[in-house]
Amino acid sequence: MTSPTVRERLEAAGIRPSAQRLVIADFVLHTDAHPSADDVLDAVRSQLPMVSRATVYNTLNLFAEHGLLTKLALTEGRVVFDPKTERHHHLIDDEGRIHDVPWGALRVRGVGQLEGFEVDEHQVVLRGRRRS
Amino acid sequence: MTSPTVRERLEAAGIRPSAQRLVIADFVLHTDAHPSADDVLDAVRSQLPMVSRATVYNTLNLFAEHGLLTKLALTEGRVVFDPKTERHHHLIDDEGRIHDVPWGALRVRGVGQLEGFEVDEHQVVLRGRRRS
DNA sequence: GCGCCACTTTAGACTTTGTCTAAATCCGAA
DNA sequence: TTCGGATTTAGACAAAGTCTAAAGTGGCGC
Repeated sequence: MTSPTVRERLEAAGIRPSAQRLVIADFVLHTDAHPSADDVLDAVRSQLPMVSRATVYNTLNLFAEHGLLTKLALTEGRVVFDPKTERHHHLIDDEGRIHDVPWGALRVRGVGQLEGFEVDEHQVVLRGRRRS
Repeated sequence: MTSPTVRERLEAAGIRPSAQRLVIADFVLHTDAHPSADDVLDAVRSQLPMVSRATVYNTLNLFAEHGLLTKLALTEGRVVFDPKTERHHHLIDDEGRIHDVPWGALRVRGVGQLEGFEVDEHQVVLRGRRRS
């Protein structure tokens, strides 16, 4: 049981694996960074120079709708995509870089008892810096 | 000991209380909503029609730098300002509205023990809906 | 009170991020 | 091979925010 290829993951999600989508998926599903759409555009154009902005934006949104990616708005003016879809927290460092924080590293209590609200999901957003 | 006026709060923060700044502060420091810069612009123009976009943006950023406001990027494409500067959490409901969640309503553990990072601040961001 | 000078405001140009549209292209099924 | 729906493209458009140059304002020393 080897891990599924990018093509298989698209097909499993019901997405037709066009050449553009495969190149985009190859990059964005394998990164540990949290790239913006324009970061993805730059990366993808080095492989496939004629790809258009609209295709990258459409494709990233399509992937997000199908659960292959999460769209995150954590910092001002910068929407990024995260291929790690299991739940986790995020830390934004002093240079604006986003780091994943494992779900188990923090414990949040009281979410179920919140007055007046039904909560679907939650995460902790931390600000800080790398420890030297 | 009455609570300080808006003018006094600006002066205490070292901000010269111009007419525009007083009108902006009057609105944004007294709202329970989480207005965007353009929401503030609309509100302020009903009092002072000639105020420019640049002034509102500059003033909100100035207030944020001086700690009178917090600038929040919680949802895609929408930066908002929050006059409640003591720490608290946020819940985004299914219509995109932002609600304050009191600090004491949730407890987060493990922040101090986070490997590799020095954390300055944190908050929980929740998604959900009003309970009927 | 007067004038200077730094601070503030203004309008509009510009930039960045993202969406929309219409035409061209691709590709699987018959 | 041909057709038709899905996909991609370039560029126009839109929204959010910043920058610039010029004009306005107001506190302070005289």
